[in-house]
Amino acid sequence: MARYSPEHKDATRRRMIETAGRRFKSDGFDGSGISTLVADAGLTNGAFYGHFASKDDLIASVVAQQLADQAARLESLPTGLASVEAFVREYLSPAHREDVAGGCPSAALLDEIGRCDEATRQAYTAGARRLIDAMARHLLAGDDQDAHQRAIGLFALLAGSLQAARAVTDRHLSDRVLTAAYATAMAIATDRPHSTPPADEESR
Amino acid sequence: MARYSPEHKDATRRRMIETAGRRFKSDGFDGSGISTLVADAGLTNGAFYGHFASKDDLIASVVAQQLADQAARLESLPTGLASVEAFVREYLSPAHREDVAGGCPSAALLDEIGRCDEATRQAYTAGARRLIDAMARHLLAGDDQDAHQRAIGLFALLAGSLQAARAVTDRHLSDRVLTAAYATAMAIATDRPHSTPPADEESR
DNA sequence: TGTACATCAGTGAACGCGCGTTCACTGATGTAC
DNA sequence: TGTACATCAGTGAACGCGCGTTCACTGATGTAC
Repeated sequence: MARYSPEHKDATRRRMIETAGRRFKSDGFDGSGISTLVADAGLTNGAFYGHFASKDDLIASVVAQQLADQAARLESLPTGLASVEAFVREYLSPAHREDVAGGCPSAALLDEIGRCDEATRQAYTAGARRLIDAMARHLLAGDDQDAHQRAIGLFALLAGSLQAARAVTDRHLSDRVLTAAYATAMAIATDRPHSTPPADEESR
Repeated sequence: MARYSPEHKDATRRRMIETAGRRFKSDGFDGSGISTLVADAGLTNGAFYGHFASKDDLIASVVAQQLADQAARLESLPTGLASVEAFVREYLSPAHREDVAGGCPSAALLDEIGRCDEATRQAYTAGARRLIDAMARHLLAGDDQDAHQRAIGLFALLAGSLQAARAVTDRHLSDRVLTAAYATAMAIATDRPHSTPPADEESR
C-alpha cells in the first residue's frame, strides 16, 4: 500500500466512488452505511472524511460518475439504430436484471434520487441530459421526427421495466416484462407500431 | 376517542396503512421511522406492534393496499381507449408529479420494492398483475395485437417517466419528460407510430 | 338502574444497536541536508 | 549515499442520536349481576 504517489489520493477517491456505486445500487443510499462503504474500498471509518464532506457529498459524486460512465458508453457506439438495438437488448437482458450492482443507476436508484438533495439531483439532471442527447443522436439516423422525444420515452421505459422485472417475484412474469419492454422499446426506436417488427437495420 | 366498537381496531389498522402509504411514498421505506409512521396515524410508539408484527410487515401490507387501490381505480373505468387516455393524461400531469404522497406507489417506490423481503415483493407481484390485466382490457378494445405486452410497456413507461420527471431539477426538462412520455404512451396505447397523433377515440 | 370487573387498544419509557461524524493519533512517504 | 524531518492518507475509538422493538402500565369500554 504505497502512499504519496502524486495520484494516490485521487485514486483512492475514485475507488471509493466506484465501489460506493456498486454498493448503493444493490443496497440503496439509506441501506448503505459509511462503515460498509469505506470497507468496500479497503479503508477504515475515519478515512472517509478526508475524501468527502459528507455522505450526501459522496452520493452526489457517485450519481455524477455513474451517469457519466453510462453516457460515455452510449456515445462511444457507432451512430445508428443498430447501436440502439444492441444497447436495448443488453439493457433488457436477464444478465442485466441479475447484475444490480454493475447495472444502470437509474434502474437501481431513480426514485431514491428524487428524494435526494439539490446537488445530487442536479448531478442526475446533467447526466440524464447527456444520456438523452446521446440516445437521440442514434434515433435521428433511424428516423425523422422528434428524436429527443422518443429518446426520453425510451429511457423512461428502460428504467421502469428493469425496476419492475427486478421487483416481481415470479420469474415467468419477470421474463415477460423484459420481452414486452423490448418490443415496446424497438417500436419507439424505429417509430413503428408494436405489431410491425423492425424490417431491417438501415445504418450499421 | 371511543374504544371497543367492533370495528375500532380494524379501523386503526386501516388508518395506519393509509397514512403509512403517504409517508413511505414521500420519504421512502428506510426514510420513514416507526415513531413518525405511528404519529401520522395519531398514535404513540408502542401501539404499533399491536397491529403489525414488524416494520417489514407494515411495508408488505402497505404495498398490497396501494396497488389494490390503484388497480380498483383502473378497473372502475369504462372499458376502452378513452379511459386509457384519461388515465395516462392524469398520470403524467404536473399535479401528479407534485403529489408524491398521494400518487402512484410504483413511481415513488419501485426500486426500493426490489430490495424488500419476499412478502412485500409477492404483494407487489400480485398487485402489478392485476394492474396489467386491467390495463390490457382497456387496450384490447382499442386495438388487436398482444394487449398484455403493450400494457406492460405502458406501465413501465409511466412509472419510469414520472420518476425521471421528479428526479430532475430543471423544471423545463421535467415538463418535457412528461409531454414526451405522454406522446410515447399514446403511441403504445393506440399501437401507432409516434409521428401519427391518435385520429379519433373509437370506444367511449 | 347502578356498581364491580375483565378486557385490551393504546401509552410512554426503556432496550441494544448501528448510524453519520469527529478527532487524536500513526507511520510510510518524499525532501532537505 | 545516509539520516532527520515535515507531510498527510489512513487508523480506530468515541460521540450523540434515532432507529426498530419490548414491556409494564393505563384507563375507557361492554358485560355480569
